[in-house]
Amino acid sequence: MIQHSDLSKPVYDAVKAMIKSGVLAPGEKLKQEKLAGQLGVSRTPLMKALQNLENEMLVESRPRRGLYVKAITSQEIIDVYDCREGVECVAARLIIERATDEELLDLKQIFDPFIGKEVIDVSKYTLADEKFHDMLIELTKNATLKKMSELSNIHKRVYQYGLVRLPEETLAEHIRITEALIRRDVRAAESEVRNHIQLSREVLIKNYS
Amino acid sequence: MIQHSDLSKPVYDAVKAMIKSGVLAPGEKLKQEKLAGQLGVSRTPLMKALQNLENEMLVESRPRRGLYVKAITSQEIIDVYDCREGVECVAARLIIERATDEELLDLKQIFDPFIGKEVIDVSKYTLADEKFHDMLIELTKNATLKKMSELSNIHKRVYQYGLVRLPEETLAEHIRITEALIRRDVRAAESEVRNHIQLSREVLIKNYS
DNA sequence: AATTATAATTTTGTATACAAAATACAAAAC
DNA sequence: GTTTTGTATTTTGTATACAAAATTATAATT
Repeated sequence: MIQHSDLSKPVYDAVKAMIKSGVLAPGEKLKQEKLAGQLGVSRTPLMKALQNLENEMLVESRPRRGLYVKAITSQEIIDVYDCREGVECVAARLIIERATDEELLDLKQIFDPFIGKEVIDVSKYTLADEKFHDMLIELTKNATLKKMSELSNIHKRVYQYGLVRLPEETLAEHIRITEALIRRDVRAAESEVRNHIQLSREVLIKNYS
Repeated sequence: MIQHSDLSKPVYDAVKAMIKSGVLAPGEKLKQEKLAGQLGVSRTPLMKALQNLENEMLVESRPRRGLYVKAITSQEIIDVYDCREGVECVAARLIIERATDEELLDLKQIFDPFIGKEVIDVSKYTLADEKFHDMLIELTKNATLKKMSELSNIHKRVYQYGLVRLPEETLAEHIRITEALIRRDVRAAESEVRNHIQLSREVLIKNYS
């Protein structure tokens, strides 16, 4: 027997990937025995992984009935974006209070490779975008906020077919956010963050309804 | 054997109560076999409960070492209050967008029994306070925000020795929040919520440092 | 043929079993 | 007297076992 320190971790990643890729379809029932067999583990670590996914709202439990892949409604996408707005506004304020100039420079540099470019590599920009939002949370050094932010990670499922908006549109917003942070202008930073998320949310509302 | 639909639920409640009351002290190791025995269940539902508590950050896991009751630092209390500020500001905005006048009246009525009173029953007021904040989240009808709010439930541990501030001080704030919501004044509501939480946070910082 | 009742099966929730790792403890070495 | 090393014990992480509930299949009745 291969002795992992925590087998439920790789199982969690695997199931999450299966949900994200659509191998496990929204609404589908997760048959524990079968899924555990496919992954080569027993039900014990699988159930632990599934429970974490339930806490992240990627999976739903109906007691005595089973666990199901959550089918996301357009309303829920909007809801997540409302939450992200709160989380990232707090992040902006905390960063201004706590982050050093060097840290803010690191944040700024994430988008440097794209400035002034005629054509922007979408896959590279997507990664930069994720890195930017992750670093935004990281710089707050607030563990609870990070946990909250992970809850809004449902957006990574939404993003599965690419970015919500084109790089040409969001690049300027990202730069304006960073500049406000560097100026230590709380009001401007919050307003830019709010604007950035609300614009994406509006696009999602249009696309999904 | 008594067949519960989900035994981990009452176990979760029991362990949470034990942590809150101090029966399980901060930093203490949770010996699964022993604890399961005390609660009259096997390790399986206990571990499920403990994992939920870990997700709520009331319990910490050291792989292959065990689970420990989280010892909260004063910094973490501040962190939670920063998060609550974000969550409840979003809640205020969403309520103004979505809640009906009747719902807002229900919210207002929570504090009616205390208005004009010379002496305020602290235990009744504590319950009203909890109900107010819970309803604030409920009225947003945003499931993700509710989950996020549960993460800031650590404050319920902080509250274990009673309210952070006296009813005489917070009653007026609660009323001002509700009135701003009823006026559908987003800016005022957000500002009142922010003020309310920040004042409590400041008291906590003083008491815990 | 449609509906209900009954039996077979699958699946969940919980308990138990067991190997690997961590801890505790005692004896030996310095 | 302290540190080291080896052994016993405990504890964790995972697998398996099993009863109760849920689902499906089959038979019986209208």
